[in-house]
Amino acid sequence: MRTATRPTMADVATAAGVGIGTVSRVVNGGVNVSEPTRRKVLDVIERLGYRPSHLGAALSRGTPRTVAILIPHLTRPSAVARLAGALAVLDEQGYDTIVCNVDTPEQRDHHLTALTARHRADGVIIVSIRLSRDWLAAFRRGSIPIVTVDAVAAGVPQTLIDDVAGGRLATAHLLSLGHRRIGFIGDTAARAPGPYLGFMSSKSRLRGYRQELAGADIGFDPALIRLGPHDAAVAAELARQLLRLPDPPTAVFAASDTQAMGVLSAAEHCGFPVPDRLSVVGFDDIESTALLNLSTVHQPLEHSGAEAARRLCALLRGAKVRPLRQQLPLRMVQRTSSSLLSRDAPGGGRSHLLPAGPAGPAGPEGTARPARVRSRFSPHAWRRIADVRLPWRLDCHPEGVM
Amino acid sequence: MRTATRPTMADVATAAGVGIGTVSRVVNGGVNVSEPTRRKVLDVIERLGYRPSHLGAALSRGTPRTVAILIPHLTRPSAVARLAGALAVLDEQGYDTIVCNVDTPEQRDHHLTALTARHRADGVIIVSIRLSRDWLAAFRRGSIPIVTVDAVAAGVPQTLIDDVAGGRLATAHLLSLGHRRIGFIGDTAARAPGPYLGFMSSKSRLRGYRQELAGADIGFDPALIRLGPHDAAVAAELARQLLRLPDPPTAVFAASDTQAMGVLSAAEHCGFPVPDRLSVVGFDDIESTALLNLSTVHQPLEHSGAEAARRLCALLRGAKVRPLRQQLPLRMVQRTSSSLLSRDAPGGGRSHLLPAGPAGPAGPEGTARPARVRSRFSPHAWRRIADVRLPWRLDCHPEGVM
DNA sequence: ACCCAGATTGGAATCGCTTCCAACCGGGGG
DNA sequence: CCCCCGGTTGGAAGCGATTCCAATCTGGGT
Repeated sequence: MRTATRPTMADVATAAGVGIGTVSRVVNGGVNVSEPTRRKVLDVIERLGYRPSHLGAALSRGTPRTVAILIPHLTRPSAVARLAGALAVLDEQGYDTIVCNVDTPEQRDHHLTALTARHRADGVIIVSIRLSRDWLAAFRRGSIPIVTVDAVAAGVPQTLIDDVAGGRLATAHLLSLGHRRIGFIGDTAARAPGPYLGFMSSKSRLRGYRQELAGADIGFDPALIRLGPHDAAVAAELARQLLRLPDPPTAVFAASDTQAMGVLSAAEHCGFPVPDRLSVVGFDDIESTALLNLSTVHQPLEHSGAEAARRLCALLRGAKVRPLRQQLPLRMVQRTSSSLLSRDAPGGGRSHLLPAGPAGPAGPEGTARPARVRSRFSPHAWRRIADVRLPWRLDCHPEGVM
Repeated sequence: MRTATRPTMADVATAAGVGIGTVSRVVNGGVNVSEPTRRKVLDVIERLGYRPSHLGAALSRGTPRTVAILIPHLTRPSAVARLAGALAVLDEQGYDTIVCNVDTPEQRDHHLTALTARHRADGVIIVSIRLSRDWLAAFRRGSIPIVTVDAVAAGVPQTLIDDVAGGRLATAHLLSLGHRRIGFIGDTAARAPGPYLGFMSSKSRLRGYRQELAGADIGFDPALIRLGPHDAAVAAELARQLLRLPDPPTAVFAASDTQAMGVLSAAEHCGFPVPDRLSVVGFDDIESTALLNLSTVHQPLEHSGAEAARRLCALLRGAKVRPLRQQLPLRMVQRTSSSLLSRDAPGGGRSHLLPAGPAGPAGPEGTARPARVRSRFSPHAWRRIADVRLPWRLDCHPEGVM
């Protein structure tokens, strides 16, 4: 008869008439074990229904083989993309991934507290959160490696984009189309009453916008700047305010695609056909922008998560990571939401939602050899690039991609 | 001088001149410890920078206090919403959550294998995946509680919606608007050569569609049914096929909002103004549908994740969960992408993207009292138990949560 | 017959905590 | 003055692997 509890390695050893060391060897790849012994042990394992204990192994080994990712506003498409990128790599590398969503500073600290404990995570990926000196010290004291994405941190490997340059890219694009009155819609770090996590990217993109305007000798008009909580509906309202101005902008640069979608909606609402009377440019190039034909600044979101994960894994292997600050390339992706400024404002209302064909969100990435998230695990990501040839066949399953 | 390794409980005990039992007691809420002792121990802990080992505690305790969630196609908005709902609850209940994304059957089995090991996860939430009898048995043998969302499984607590009813809801809506030729666009379970995970919901929604048509005495026209991989661009192409038919449908029901977005795009592309010449109805009511003014069948996505998590937690506390099959309510949300069938097909092109106001994704949930995910994070309830001022411990496990 | 390197094996020591039980302490009641 | 009880404490015994290192077993060389 069986014991009520699940069998342990010792049980297997006894039942097989061997030592626990031997069982351990068999379980872990069976090196240095004679074939007969191996077979015998395997049999017993099967018969007893033995499953190794993750905890036992982890404690003994001294590492949980787990990585945590701390990521704010998980539901935003950009966060999801990063998470997916990181997961694919971590999975492939054999790490469990514990996901910590953060919406408030308290939640952030709560998770950081947990993650700086011993043996909780081998390493941590921190997304879009700027850690205080104290937290950095806490990780260092616990010798828990960390990497960041979209956030700077002294002495920590970081995967970033140049938001200022991105802001310039978008603005330059609009300027090149002849626009002179360009609105900006972005996040405010409004702390009251909502949560305040202090994201910086919107601010930096605004900086880029101003720089580029200045470079073109266009005066900065504060009336064209609207900031609000990161939300499409809010952005729509802000855009409406801009469009109701006596001298409304002919183009709007939104600090994120989500906000740009709000702008599109507001334009529709206010009778400003896009792009004929209003050009719109977003930022991020999230999945849905392709369908909406939104011109946008592409940033390699999924790739950033994957890259951070890879760098963390390197750290965990004890390797050095160079350079500390990894900058990912940006690229302006023009679709049909932005066009040449036309002097005559046609009321017709030709919509920008035109070639709704197989437009994946932006083609192959630009200069810096994006090093596609390789993993066999993300057909989604591939579909994008693989210029979507319709149905059923487009789907590569790059098993053995190296 | 200090040892190179991080201090353990024994180190603290020694340094404080007490036994390890006492240190343990102090760390875990300080019951049955005299105030002076407690203070002394706390001091030493602070001085040594002691942090407890998650693994040590977990192994000793016999449970990792971790829950896993197995979820396919993590990047889809519907998956994200469910994940977020589950995370919020698990977080609050003090569980770590390890997230397993699944895009292929191999990946599914890989993760299932890991999750059925001992001491990996206390319980597992399984989303949209129908487990084979063998896997169910594996979980049972390991006495690892599981719950499912959007998937049936014998003897397992499941949180579902009635997809057939949903299909009928959408179809009935279109019928009530006078439509008679209604197209359907959904997922195919096309297994070759891509991944095949066998989701059922699209099929069930199609069933509902057919039932409703039959109920209205409308013959079923196979030409109006198009199936393809779940993807907006694919859906767009399928919709284009429908619209190019000699006798195109006046309305299309898409099995998901993502696909509906593709349909919208195709309509635009083919010059079928929505809703004037084509009504479109989606399914899910994901975030972005509100902005697009897409009529859709609302299902409580986030809530379903939260509810599943809650039920799993109940299971983990040893409670019974009733009823086994929990059915969440659906609701037709009419926006402006669907309207009365108009005999005259106006070429004007009034767009459906109208009142783009602050329209959150559908109002409060219908009948069943949605039970909002309560406080995403509420660390403080328990603290009064033990006014512990451990430097790291801002929170704790609601031991005796009822 | 003897010796030795190399291949297998066995199992004690460890990892860091929780738990349980025995031991100890101080004081009110008998 | 002794007993008993509740409040504190100390620390041994697990929890279930991994990892050594020593012991045993080969077979080939001398």
